[in-house]
Amino acid sequence: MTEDTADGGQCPTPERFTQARAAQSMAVLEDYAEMIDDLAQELGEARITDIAARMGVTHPTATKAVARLKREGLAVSRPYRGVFLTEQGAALAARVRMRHRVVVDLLVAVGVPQETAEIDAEGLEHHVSDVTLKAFETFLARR
Amino acid sequence: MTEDTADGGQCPTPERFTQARAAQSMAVLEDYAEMIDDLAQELGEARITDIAARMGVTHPTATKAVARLKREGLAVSRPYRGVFLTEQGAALAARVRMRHRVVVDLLVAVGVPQETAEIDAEGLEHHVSDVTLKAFETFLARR
DNA sequence: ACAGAAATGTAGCCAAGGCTATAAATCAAG
DNA sequence: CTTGATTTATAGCCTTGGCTACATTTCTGT
Ligand SMILES: [Mn+2]
Ligand SMILES: [Mn+2]
Ligand SMILES: [Mn+2]
Ligand SMILES: [Mn+2]
Repeated sequence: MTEDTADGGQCPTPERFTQARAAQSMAVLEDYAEMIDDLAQELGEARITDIAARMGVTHPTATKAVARLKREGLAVSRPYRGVFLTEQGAALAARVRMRHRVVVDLLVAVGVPQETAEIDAEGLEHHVSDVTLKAFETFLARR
Repeated sequence: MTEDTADGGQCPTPERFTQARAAQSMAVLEDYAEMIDDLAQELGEARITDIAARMGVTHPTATKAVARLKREGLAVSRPYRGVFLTEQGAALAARVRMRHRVVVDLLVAVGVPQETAEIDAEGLEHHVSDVTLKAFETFLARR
């Protein structure tokens, strides 16, 4: 017998919420890392002003986010200069970009309009586990 | 010509992030509303202790969340008594439960293990737009 | 070279959502 | 009816991620 909660398995367990909160705490880091990587490719470097504009926030908010990235070892920067990802930050950006793309592709594959897929993916991407991502890739390869 | 950003459409627009942040600000409200509804069905009423235990937080945290629910007109309660959803709160809970179920079903349909689907859905559900939800339902009906 | 514009930094405010510690109320036995 | 256990409330702290206002630095055009 594998049932010790005495319900059909539909009762949400606290760990689910804990897990969702943990994923959420990574979301901002992930989006900024990806954006900095985007800007580095497009413009050579990521300036605070550009980061803020693209993230849809004011520049002090972007500065704070970058401070957190630096604290977590994902980025480096010197005062009044651009922001650059560390190796670790670049690796995160790459993973996030890949996940984003797979999520969008899956949404489109099941019938979601491209525009909507792009918008929803921006939130969804942070809650797709490795197992789910792999399932998405397999589904996309086989369909 | 519909292209004024001069890129292939892969450049994230600030509105995407703004939208994701808006969705996130509803997430806690949605999860608590659904949980209170669960407890009301199972036990007749939702007590703070039970809410906290199931959400995986301490009871002061649950109290604060309930305070916000009350402030937003989604729940009512009197001191030292259970928490009850308003009509509006119950409607939200119903929508959220439905969305959660559809998300899990879709994940399973594309090959995600049930256990993983349940865990990931807890975060994903808050970022699925109405358009995407409809697409999921259509996909599930047709497959 | 310098002045004005633009970018960046910084201080300080707010709300949300975590927490611990402590007080008060309710409930359950005896 | 009391009393001890449980539940709930409240105060206060922390971090995060928004914001505005203002100071400082860098860049740019003449
Ligand atoms: Mn995102
Ligand atoms: Mn993304
Ligand atoms: Mn949820
Ligand atoms: Mn849910």
